[in-house]
Amino acid sequence: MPTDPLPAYQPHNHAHCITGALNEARSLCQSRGVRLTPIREKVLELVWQNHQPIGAYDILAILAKKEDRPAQPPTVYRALDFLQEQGLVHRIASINAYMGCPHPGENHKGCFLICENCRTTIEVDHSAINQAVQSCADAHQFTIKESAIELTGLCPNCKAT
Amino acid sequence: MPTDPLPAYQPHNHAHCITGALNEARSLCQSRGVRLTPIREKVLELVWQNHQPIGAYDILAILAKKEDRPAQPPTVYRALDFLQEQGLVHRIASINAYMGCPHPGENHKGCFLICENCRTTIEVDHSAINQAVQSCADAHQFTIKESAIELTGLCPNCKAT
DNA sequence: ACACGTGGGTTATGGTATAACATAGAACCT
DNA sequence: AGGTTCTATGTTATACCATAACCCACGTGT
Repeated sequence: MPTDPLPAYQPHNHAHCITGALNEARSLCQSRGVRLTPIREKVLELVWQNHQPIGAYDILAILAKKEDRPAQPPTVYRALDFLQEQGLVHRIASINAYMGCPHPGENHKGCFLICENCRTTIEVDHSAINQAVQSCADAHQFTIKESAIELTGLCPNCKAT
Repeated sequence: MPTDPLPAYQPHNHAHCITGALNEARSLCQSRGVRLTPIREKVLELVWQNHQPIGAYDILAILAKKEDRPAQPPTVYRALDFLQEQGLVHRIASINAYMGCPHPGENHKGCFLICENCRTTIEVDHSAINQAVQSCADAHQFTIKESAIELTGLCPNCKAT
């Protein structure tokens, strides 16, 4: 029983994704008493500019174009660190890139489906995977603290062509 | 029902792991008609020197000590690429390191349990995870080509202390 | 005003991986 | 043996990813 395609795989008004993510981030940070500074917000916006993970140096290049005084790597990494701590952004280790999280707040272990052709990446939260992973860890008396589940392949659109 | 601890978590005669892995690699390469050259074999041996993933530049440093003409990065990366193609070695993306594969030949999707304290890492092949992951991909009409499932946390030994 | 904590600027460096071209050596054919 | 081809490795340079260390600016509470 296939689910309906996620928005990321379909044409959609992406401005809604961006503004939604930013609004959610603002209210989340406010409720937690942490500061979503202009730089952090700008980086979050860039991470959300599409549904493909973006590299730290890509963010840096975009910031450099807009500012007269170009930002340096630590600025971007600090913003990304903050956003990750708040669960607003995930790092995709297998491609050294960063993605906006569609459900921040929920403490979830994301699973990523990364299209190797168009790089469109979706985050799915599949409880069956989490359960299987947990029982596997249990069987080896292993305590999971962080999980990276990153599946690379072809998305429906790129398969079709 | 916890399984027995894997050898990697217990004291064991590790020389057996190394020679076993090397012998298996030799016969596998022979049967496939590919060449396990001295460099490739040496790199494989270094990857197997313990049950912790090793970085490419660590391999390089060890090679540099033994040879009068120190090897360069491409030499190591080419050997690692070959070993990965043959399924003899896995790359652990989340820590940029490489691990010997205990069951080469079987076309498996490994799942890694990485201890953040002692770095001991085991590869488990848990069919429930693979099934859950596959059904998740199916639900989104996604075709998996590569999977990286890397769980970081504490191994039984490091939890105990 | 002062101390303190946080965020960001700045410079430098460490760590990971590959491009591009040159050379050497195995394998195969005649 | 000599020639051809393909693969493996040597070599140089560079690209790409991430963080250390130090300093300063600003907001907050006293």
